[in-house]
Amino acid sequence: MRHVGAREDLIREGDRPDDVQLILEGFACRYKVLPDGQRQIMAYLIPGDICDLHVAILGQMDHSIATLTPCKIAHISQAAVLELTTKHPSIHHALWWNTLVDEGILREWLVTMGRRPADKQLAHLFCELLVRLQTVGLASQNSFDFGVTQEELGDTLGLSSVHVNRVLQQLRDGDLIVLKDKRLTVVDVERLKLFADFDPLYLHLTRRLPPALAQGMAS
Amino acid sequence: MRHVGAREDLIREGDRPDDVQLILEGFACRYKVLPDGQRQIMAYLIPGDICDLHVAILGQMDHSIATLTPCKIAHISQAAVLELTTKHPSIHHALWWNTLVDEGILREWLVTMGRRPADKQLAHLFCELLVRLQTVGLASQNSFDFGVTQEELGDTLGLSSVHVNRVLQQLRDGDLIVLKDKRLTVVDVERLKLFADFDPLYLHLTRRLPPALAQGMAS
DNA sequence: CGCTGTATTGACCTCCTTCAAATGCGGTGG
DNA sequence: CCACCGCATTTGAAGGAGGTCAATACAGCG
Repeated sequence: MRHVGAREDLIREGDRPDDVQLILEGFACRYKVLPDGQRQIMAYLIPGDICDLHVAILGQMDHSIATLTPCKIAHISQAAVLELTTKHPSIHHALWWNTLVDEGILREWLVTMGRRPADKQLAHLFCELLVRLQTVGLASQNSFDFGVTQEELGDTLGLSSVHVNRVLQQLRDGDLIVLKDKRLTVVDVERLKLFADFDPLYLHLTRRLPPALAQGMAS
Repeated sequence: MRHVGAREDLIREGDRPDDVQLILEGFACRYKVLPDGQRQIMAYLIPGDICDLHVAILGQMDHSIATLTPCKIAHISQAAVLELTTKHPSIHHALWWNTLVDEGILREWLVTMGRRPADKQLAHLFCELLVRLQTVGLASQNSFDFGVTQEELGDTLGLSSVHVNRVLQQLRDGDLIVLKDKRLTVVDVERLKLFADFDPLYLHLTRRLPPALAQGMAS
């Protein structure tokens, strides 16, 4: 268990750690950096998410993970993970299930990046975060703390920070969102979902891995 | 076991089938269609790949799968999958491993779509397919059959078919590839990899699920 | 109160899209 | 063997979404 500041690497591409990390508080992200210095963020990790289960199976990280905000992190030894997964099929199943949901999110992000204009990209991302954060009790009906930079939003959606800025203004002007003091408020959730063409099916909310179970693994 | 023509759906978003499909021959793809009719392809499925293992775990498809070329498909009952995974931890592990590799591919695609220009997008995709097809014996040192349409390539990379066409010509002019008669030949593999900034780490080739094992499941 | 990092704005540019037409080509029926 | 059809590829011209560069404003903080 440890505290980490914002914008610090939790694990880097190529690493072969012998433990697995679990986010208890704060936001983190998976990312890769290209030779020319461009960065692409490929996932947001929120409390309850396991960072690098891959390592226990694949042996080596094929991407890096960094905090976006200050975080509280739990460490679980890989041996413990292996024991849990081999001795408790239900946990193995739950973790696999979790992996499949992550895959679903990645696919939806691909749709977003490939086929949605910038304003809907942002809107869609906000819808997803609202729903995901609600399931772990970190969002109200229509708002949540969101200390992510416009630069980081750009790296997430494949946009420049300048363009993110302009599009955010559009969304504000259209009365879709309020983003102020590191808090995002959705003015009318249904309207934003409609605008973003957001269908939560891909999150498979009905059977999410209970954060309690995940946290239980830490002990 | 059945034969399917090109451009036919194998399974659709929302379906809850009670079997799982395995590609024995041909190419297929995962895709979603937006309300405005735009399509995004999110994965290529090649022989040895399991289409919709998700269903056995998540219960419902959150995307569709269609053939790109004529295919030979094997069906495996979900009951058989569940029995295999519960009774044979090694198979469970192998399938999970497979899922994680698919996730790695999705992340790399996200990088491609977000941060690479069109010419490198195509080059990177070709590198990936070359390597993946080599591992299942369907590509020579530098070429493979590739009956995918420019329109479909566009839907894969988030580009218009017109632009795909022009960029393909650039790649041909640059002597990087030859794409003719539904066969893709890479003129100089190392040069293309360099151009595309292709690093196969994300494919985790060292431990791929042996196609033989996958096919064994069909019986 | 100055420093540092983020947000904002403006001007210009370009990669990629859209629309529309033309070309090529494998199959099919006569 | 040829005419014709449907589909994919190719080409051209014009437009737009988003990028780059650079300056400015702003906010938190030591």
